[in-house]
Amino acid sequence: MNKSFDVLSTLKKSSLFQNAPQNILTELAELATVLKFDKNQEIFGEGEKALGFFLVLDGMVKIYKLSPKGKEQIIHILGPGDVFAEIVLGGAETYPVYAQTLSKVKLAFFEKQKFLNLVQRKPEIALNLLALFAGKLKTLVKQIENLTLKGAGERLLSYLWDLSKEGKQSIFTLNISKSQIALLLGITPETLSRLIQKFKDEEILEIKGKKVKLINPEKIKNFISS
Amino acid sequence: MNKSFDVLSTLKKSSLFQNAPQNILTELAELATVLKFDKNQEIFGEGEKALGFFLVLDGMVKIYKLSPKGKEQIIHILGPGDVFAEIVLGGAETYPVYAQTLSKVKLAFFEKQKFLNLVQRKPEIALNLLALFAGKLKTLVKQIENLTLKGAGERLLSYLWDLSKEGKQSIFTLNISKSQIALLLGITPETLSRLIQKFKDEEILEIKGKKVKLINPEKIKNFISS
DNA sequence: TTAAAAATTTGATTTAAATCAAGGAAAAAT
DNA sequence: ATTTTTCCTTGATTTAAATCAAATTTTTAA
Repeated sequence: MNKSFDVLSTLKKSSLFQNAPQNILTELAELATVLKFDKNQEIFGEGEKALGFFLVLDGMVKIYKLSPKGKEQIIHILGPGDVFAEIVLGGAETYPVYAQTLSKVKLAFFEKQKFLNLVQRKPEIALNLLALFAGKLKTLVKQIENLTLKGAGERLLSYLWDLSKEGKQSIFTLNISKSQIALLLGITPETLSRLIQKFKDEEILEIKGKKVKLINPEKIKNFISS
Repeated sequence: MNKSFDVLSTLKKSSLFQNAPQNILTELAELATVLKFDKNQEIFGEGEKALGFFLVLDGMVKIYKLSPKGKEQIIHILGPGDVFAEIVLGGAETYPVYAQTLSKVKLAFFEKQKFLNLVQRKPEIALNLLALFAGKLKTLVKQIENLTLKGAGERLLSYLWDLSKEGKQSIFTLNISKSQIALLLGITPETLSRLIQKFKDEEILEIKGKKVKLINPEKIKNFISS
């Protein structure tokens, strides 16, 4: 069947299940429901009843918080192979954040109880889950570090540095719009625009549309860790 | 033996183990090493080899990040019953943060592999672990929300509101110094001082030393959720 | 108890980034 | 292909909070 194949191939690539044996992967694929979304659709809202968690099969998703005044802070940007809303497995009754698509998206949905039953029968998955949670914890702590201990410029360079795989890939393409990057970095689009201009003037990097070129990776490396 | 008794009573109170059966609690207590620290001692530093995790038996501990310039952001403040560095159970090789005591402290240390062996033998603990991780994730997301979507004043009131148990306890005592609160809220001591003065003038609260009195809980509630 | 050190408060000034405003470029829809 | 809408850029101004500086209070230690 086409569905199982689709899900299976992404399951294997996902960090959560990549080392799982074939029989478990097949069970997981059977267990999953495939969901399709258009661009800019809400997947779930904060406070909504949490029924299960998701694996991104295709497209980009953002996880974010809204202030009462409508200001948005992106917590995570997710792509193929990434898992989100896994917090339900820790007993959360409602989603504590918003989730929205940034493109056409295909998701695998895992109903909480069904998945936990599988974990009970195959406890070795629990270790994968712990690793997944630990990874998210580390990401969030890094996010706090970036937002509180770094200035806007440093945050931007740090973000681009990560996208370039620590400078190994000095030319690459942004996978989300600049306004979304601003929301992730906790700055306004205006500030982002000005920073890009400044770094261009300083001949540190070049950005044309979504194409990025790091001209002086050494300078960037120094700047983000000093 | 005195040691086992000490550890056991706190284990029962901790959210991680509170619902565990007696036999597991006893095993856990046997497995733990009790460590004692003076005030302002480093427990571990960022990048240090992660050998296990900790349960606070007595005293206060802070988990924090440092910028290259020495600026500090507190991630968590922990007291009796709280667990920290649990990230090692997800496979982390090094601690990603600093941990330091804020008072005389007694800790139970659980060596990673010993603990994981116990989890293997008693997989029901894994669910507790997932809940622990999920709780931390939620706390960190809330921290990001506070730091990015709220102003300094709102963050302070939000913090005090939580200490007052959502206003149920309008008189209470701060368990850490004001300068540490400032580091947690991501502001300077000067700003904290001025905010307290302002809220006094507005007759919203009174703070004398470590004694806090919320004069107008309704106003606070409104302020932090509007 | 008193001296020394540390933490807190208050004042003056600076600064990083937000906001407000408008024009230009790119993307999407017709 | 052209219009419409959304996104991005640039400029002028404001603002929240940081920094710098110094006095005062609290805590710790001799």
